[in-house]
Amino acid sequence: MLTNMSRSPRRKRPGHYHHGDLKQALIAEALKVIDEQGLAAVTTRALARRLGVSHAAPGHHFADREALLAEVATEGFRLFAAALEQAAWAESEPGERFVAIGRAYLRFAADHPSYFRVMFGRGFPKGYHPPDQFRRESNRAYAVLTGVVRDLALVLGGDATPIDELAFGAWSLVHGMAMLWIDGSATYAFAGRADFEATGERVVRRSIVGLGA
Amino acid sequence: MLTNMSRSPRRKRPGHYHHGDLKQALIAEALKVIDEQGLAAVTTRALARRLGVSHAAPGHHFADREALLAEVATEGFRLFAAALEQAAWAESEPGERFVAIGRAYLRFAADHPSYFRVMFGRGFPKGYHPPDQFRRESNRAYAVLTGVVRDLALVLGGDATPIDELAFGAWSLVHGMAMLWIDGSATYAFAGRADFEATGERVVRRSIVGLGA
DNA sequence: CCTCAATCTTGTCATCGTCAAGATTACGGG
DNA sequence: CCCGTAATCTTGACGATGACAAGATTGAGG
Repeated sequence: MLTNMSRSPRRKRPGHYHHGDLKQALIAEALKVIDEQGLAAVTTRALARRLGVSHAAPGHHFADREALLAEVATEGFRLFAAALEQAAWAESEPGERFVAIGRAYLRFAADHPSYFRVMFGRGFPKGYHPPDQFRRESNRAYAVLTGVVRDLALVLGGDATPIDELAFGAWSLVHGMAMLWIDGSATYAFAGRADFEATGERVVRRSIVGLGA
Repeated sequence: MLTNMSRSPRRKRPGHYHHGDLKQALIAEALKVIDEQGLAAVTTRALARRLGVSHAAPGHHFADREALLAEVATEGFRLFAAALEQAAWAESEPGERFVAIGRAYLRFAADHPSYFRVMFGRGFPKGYHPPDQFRRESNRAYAVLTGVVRDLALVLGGDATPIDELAFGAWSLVHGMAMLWIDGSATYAFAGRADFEATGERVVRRSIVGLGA
């Protein structure tokens, strides 16, 4: 057991050094805080408090607050890409696969709004260059989407519109729906999450005709 | 000379009270800071410093930092709604009007990224209820969009899809493109702003077929 | 057993948002 | 013209935050 703190009971608090997996714990706690109180409430000191460690402990695992959030976002993109890939693999017919990946996009946003907020809603400083891993995972997600759009466009055989342009359109459509849902700009327009997802799927389905035009 | 007869030369700095229009100056300066250093760098103290007033001066015009940003966002929505209305009025043919409003949406995002970031990119605390004026201006923008979509849908005479659903789709499409451009997720895919806007217009144009399906 | 690197704590500093109290100024009624 | 009041701004203070430095504790390997 990593959490064996039966030794040295003489000191103030026995097992307060070597938390075990503080780094992952901080990431997990950050997500909880975002969910409960919003992104602005994510504070290294608050996280430390909630985990029962000292206020400077997070500094040993993340260079600064930004680095912590970047790691959360990267983990989010990893899950996100995996979800999109799984949705794409589960369907073989191009049209249904396109709908499936759109559904997965919206479902992820609705399932993990906290992740989504850190992934996209975070305002980058100015000349901020995201870490390699961050770029890699987000590109993976985009690659799945592009591939699905390409396969569908080939089947539909539309004009000579570049695949990238069609993919950008499809991406924007689902991304816009997700963002409007996440930040509450469109919540009042739906009865609830189920209504949002159902409407989103119909919108995605209707957008298919544009790919074959 | 030493004998300044204009007014109380004994005091430290003569005209440091009554700035004139500090409230508007703070809003304008906030936009500059967002543009230069990002949203997180918007600090009441920094704004005060840049304007040459005391660190507590902003507190007399805005209840707190959030209120300041809310006012910036409200002003942004006012300009935004006006831009959309103007674009809609300038075109009478339903299809071109639809394209025009989409173009205006993207152009506003590209022209005023700072406004856009505050309007949408700001993470609301948790149970945050936006001020009335904020809701009013944002609803005005949405109303323009809905009206244009309705007119076009009537002309195209598609199925019985609710107008709100078509409007939501159109809104999501342009909103997604704008957000992806603003936060840099899609900048690498375009040669520049002109390329982005041209591509965006083509995407919007292609989406029209979905409204008549 | 003993050293050493990883991990965490304590202490400190500059900055931030916010509040309270006082100073300055504008403005309108006498 | 004068004066009082309200609006505006300054100064000062407090708690909280991010970040750093130095020291304490712990685990792992030689």
